[in-house]
Amino acid sequence: MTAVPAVPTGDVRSGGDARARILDAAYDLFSRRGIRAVGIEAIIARSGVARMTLYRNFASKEELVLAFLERREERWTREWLQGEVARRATDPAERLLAIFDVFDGWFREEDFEGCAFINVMLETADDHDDPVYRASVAQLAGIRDFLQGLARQAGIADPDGFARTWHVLMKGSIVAAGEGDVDAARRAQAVGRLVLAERLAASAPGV
Amino acid sequence: MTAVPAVPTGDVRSGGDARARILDAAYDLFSRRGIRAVGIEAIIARSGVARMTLYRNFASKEELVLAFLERREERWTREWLQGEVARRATDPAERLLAIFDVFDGWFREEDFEGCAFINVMLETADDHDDPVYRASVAQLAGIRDFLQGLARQAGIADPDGFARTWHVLMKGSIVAAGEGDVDAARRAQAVGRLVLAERLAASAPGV
DNA sequence: ACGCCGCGAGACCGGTCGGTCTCGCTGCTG
DNA sequence: CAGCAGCGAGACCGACCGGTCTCGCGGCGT
Repeated sequence: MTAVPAVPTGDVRSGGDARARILDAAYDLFSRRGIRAVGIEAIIARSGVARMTLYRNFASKEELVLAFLERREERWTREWLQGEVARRATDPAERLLAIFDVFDGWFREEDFEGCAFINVMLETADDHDDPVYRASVAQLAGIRDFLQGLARQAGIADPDGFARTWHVLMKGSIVAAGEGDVDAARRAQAVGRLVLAERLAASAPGV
Repeated sequence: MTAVPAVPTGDVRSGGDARARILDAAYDLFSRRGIRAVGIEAIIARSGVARMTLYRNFASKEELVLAFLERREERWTREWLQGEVARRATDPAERLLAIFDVFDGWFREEDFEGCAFINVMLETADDHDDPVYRASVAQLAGIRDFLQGLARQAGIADPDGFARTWHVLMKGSIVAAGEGDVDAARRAQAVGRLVLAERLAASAPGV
């Protein structure tokens, strides 16, 4: 992202370059415990990296957080969510519903960590100019882009409005899961079916 | 709540007792900026109270947070949310929908602070044994009790399941509002109407 | 073979955290 | 009138925060 070589010249015993190890450690810690609760100390301890190595790769904790959010998008949004959804269905409307099947498994994981974008967004919501707040909001909007694409493919009118509504169901179920409601995805999916039936009927070709 | 006299013997120039001023300051700061981001320093500064006065009234920051959550329930859940809903409708199903009318005004406030229970819950979600986590979860459950009562009055089957579903809509819209979606309450209400129509039809007397 | 450079380790910085303790004042109560 | 209790102010504590800087080592390219 900066002048730092993407693949440094050398070695590194544990098989990955230092920047990657730092990002991996930050990913785990930030995902599970939030931004503010995780100090630099914990990240260097987990990554087994020297303090200055971290600061040679990331100018500040804020930049590390920003890099974490991008990583989270790659891994969670794209590889995991979109990947799983694509694997489970092909019809766009069925893919929309499949989101909650994927969530259902997620909510049942013993160490369910919640949505990092929501967590970070709420942690920084008191300052809307904070680059971290803006980045987390942008990542959430990116998820809506995915929903919007599916809505469009499904022939739903007002794909943006639909995506925002669908996202309300997703976010609501994630928060409910954070409270311990393991069935939140099923509930949201049932509501989703209702919404989908109505929207599909509204924009159906005059059968 | 403890042995501290509810109304101390004496004076106090600014007209309220010290404990109340501390709690008021904590309420404003915790509501808007979260728990972890607000230090004791900020609370004593805003309340104009001495450090030791705070610690004579609250054993620790954690106890102050716990007291804040109770205060939030009194003011936000009961006085504000339940009060406003009762003021706007009498029919239980209409009251359920009125929640989102109340939210609509709330989301449009310039200094929208979000739901403190959700924020605190997510801030402490990495430790489910944390008393603060448990308290925030309990407050959210208290909101569901209110929903459940309305569902029962409306003759809806499985009031607990309904309340959990309705709460998903509420929480989802609150998070969406935190992102900046000012119309989130309207979206959630439209979905709510669908859910309500279905549930009411399911449990309707055979008309 | 040499020099360089990224690296790990860890001392160090000012600032802030939650929490304790000592003052000196003031106003109520016996 | 005397004493006591609650208060504001602020010094102080150890711990930790994010961030800087200096070492000494070791693998690499020249």
